Amino acid sequence: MTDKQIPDIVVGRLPQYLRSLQRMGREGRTLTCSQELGERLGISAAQIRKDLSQFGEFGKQGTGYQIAYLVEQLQKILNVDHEWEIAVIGAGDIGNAVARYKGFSNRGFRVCMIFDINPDKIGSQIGEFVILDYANLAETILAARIRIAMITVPADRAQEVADRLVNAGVKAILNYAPISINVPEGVRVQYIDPSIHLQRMTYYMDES
Amino acid sequence: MTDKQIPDIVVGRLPQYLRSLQRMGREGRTLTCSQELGERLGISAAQIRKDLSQFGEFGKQGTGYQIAYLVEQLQKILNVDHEWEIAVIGAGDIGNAVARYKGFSNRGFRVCMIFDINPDKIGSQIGEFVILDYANLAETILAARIRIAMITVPADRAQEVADRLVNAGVKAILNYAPISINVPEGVRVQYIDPSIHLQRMTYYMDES
DNA sequence: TAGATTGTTAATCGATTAACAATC
DNA sequence: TAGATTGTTAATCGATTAACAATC
Repeated sequence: MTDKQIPDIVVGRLPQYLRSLQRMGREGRTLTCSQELGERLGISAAQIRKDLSQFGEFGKQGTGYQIAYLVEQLQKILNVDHEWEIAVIGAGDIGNAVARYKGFSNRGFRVCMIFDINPDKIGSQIGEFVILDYANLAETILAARIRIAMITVPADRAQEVADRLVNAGVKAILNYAPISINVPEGVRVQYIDPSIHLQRMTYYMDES
Repeated sequence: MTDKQIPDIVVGRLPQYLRSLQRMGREGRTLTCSQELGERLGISAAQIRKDLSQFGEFGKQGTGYQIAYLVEQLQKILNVDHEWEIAVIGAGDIGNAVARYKGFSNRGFRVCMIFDINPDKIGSQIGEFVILDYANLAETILAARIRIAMITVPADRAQEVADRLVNAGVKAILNYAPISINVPEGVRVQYIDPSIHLQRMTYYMDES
């Protein structure tokens, strides 16, 4: 079987499956089935089976899926069967929160450094980290071979930061700044902008 | 024209259009066209024209779109031509960051209260807010007629908080806890989970 | 006018669902 | 065995794109 192209929309659902399955595991569950997983996630059972079948046969007819095994397989597929180190750029409130965030462990990530441009912040402490000088961004990230970064600077600095990160070899950027950024082919960007999510909901709401 | 059903995937792109257009406006621009907007967002020009045409005719052949006018129209469509008040539940690092977040203004939102269950936190200050007692959540939210809330509590408390919010009349929830929550018909949930976004990128990355 | 760009249609492309044989 | 659930196929459904007449 030559690796057929997996649609990105399928890739986007795998982390949701993984998260739910890990939770079931923590709840002491051993087995699940496509129907139950679908109900938890609001996704049809057929969809889940189809998505998973793109990568192999992970279940058993009449039984369902062994949670621990499927978690392990999904972790391999998503390349989170080891931990990625992450650099955070911008030590404001958001940078602070993500640097201290406990939710990355067991999900394949670990924040390992945080940068800021403000001399008053550089050298001071956030959780276990000393805030590093943004001026040394490229060399520090290159030396540590970091491939993933989060941008938590104001919108008007985000593109410049992204350019520097790309130069430092970063291949994946999670951008908390509310602006679209351009990166070359081969570098990926994802966005977190709460206003975008909120507007997607207010569309359906009558003015209060 | 009877209101045809607008696909949710189209609704999901409108906030992106709006955000880009607002930025162009701030950059002093007056006019744009579907091609330019598309390039900024990585969306085809045809897609943008098609999406917008679902709601009316906002452009001019040969000219493009008047930015200020289109911004205004999109704000009306998305119901953000006025400000929604938001309650934040959970005064940890994330709750703190969103409560102090400057990025809601001009996007249609304003955080107006924050709750916590921890007696040591209740009564203390975050930015301009006094942390309120989670015990009084329902009555406080009802009295203020708040329809939107953000959940920034640990995952194992998120469902319980959501249930309470729904009882208090909340219709839209932005959930920062890394867990799927169930809400009744008529209530909307959106999720922010950085690990999900990151895993969607590591899928494409070779192990470092 | 000539050039540019919209709004819209029809064609293409892709994703989801329903159904069921296989099988545990 | 009988019941349950997978993996997969074919059918349906929906979204995107290409193309162009309309028109500014």
